Amino acid sequence: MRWDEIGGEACSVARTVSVIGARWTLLILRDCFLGVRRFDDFQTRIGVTRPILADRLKKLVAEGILAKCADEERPLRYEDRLTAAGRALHPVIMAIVHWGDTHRVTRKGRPLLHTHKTCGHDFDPVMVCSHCAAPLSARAVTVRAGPGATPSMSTDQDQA
Amino acid sequence: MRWDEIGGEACSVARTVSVIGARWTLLILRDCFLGVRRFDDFQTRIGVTRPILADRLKKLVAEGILAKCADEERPLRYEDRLTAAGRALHPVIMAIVHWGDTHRVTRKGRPLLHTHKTCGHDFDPVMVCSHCAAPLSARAVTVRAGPGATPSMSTDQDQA
DNA sequence: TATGTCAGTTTTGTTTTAGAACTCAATAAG
DNA sequence: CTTATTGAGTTCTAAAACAAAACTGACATA
Repeated sequence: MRWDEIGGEACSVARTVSVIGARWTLLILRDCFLGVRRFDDFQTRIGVTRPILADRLKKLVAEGILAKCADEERPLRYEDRLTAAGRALHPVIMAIVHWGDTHRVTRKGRPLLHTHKTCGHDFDPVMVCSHCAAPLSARAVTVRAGPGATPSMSTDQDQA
Repeated sequence: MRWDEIGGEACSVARTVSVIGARWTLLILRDCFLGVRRFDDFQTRIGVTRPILADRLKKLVAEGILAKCADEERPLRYEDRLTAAGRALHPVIMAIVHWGDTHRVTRKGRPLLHTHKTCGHDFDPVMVCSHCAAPLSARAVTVRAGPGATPSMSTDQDQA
């Protein structure tokens, strides 16, 4: 399989990775969720080169993750804003942040703290089951072929 | 910034991406959570070339995500198994799967269905606040500098 | 008129990747 | 006791992606 074909696999991981899996793309999305919207702000904050940033933004727009909006101001600036599909990637970013917060933290502590406006407290993201609301662990999850599976996806064994 | 330096940033997203952000690595981890542990099984299922697979497995072992265990059998085979730190990446994979299940699904339906052994039902993963247990939305989260921040991380604006 | 900002594109080398073949050790088959 | 097979890579070459820097062009401000 070539890298540019993984979006065609019958696998939700592969399909999502084809959207967010290019180098720098996750750092761009991180900044989107922090409110960054302008080309030069991305470039300064991330330090990615301009050609690559232009390519990634273009692809995120083509995938429906970002939308290029003309800012009203007379200099006619553009903004890349998250669409609803883009905002739906928030759990992916939060899961990534949380792993870094717990497994790659220095003695100084976390780089960023997250506050939940609804309840007013600092929090960690927790993944729970939509049916019983209990926190999920890898060992408590099994997998079986769904209606969109190709005749092959068989390895639905246990985890770890 | 060069790609191989992002692990040194004071950002949990960048630090995590330096571990899981290389091409193919997320597909390898997906298969790990499905119980795949042998070199040739990864190679057949993913279709990645052998040199790249060898490189990615080596790096995941170096990062403490996988551990190379000698299988007891006399042919002396090796297995790459998830460590505790590797299993902690489960929410990342589940968040990625869920986005694909909801935003890149075909008319045929989902490729895989997930069952929660604890409650016995098919489920979707839901991210909630560790303090109030309410589902998280991007707009309800704000960010501020933590103790491990570098003096610069300022853009703690609103989302979207 | 000169200077600056924004959002790129072009150009030029350097890395990384894909694809195929090759190595090496330990069985397994004849 | 050779010969083949399997697992887990390594080596090699050509193609693709990437990094760094300079360049473009529209618009605005001094």
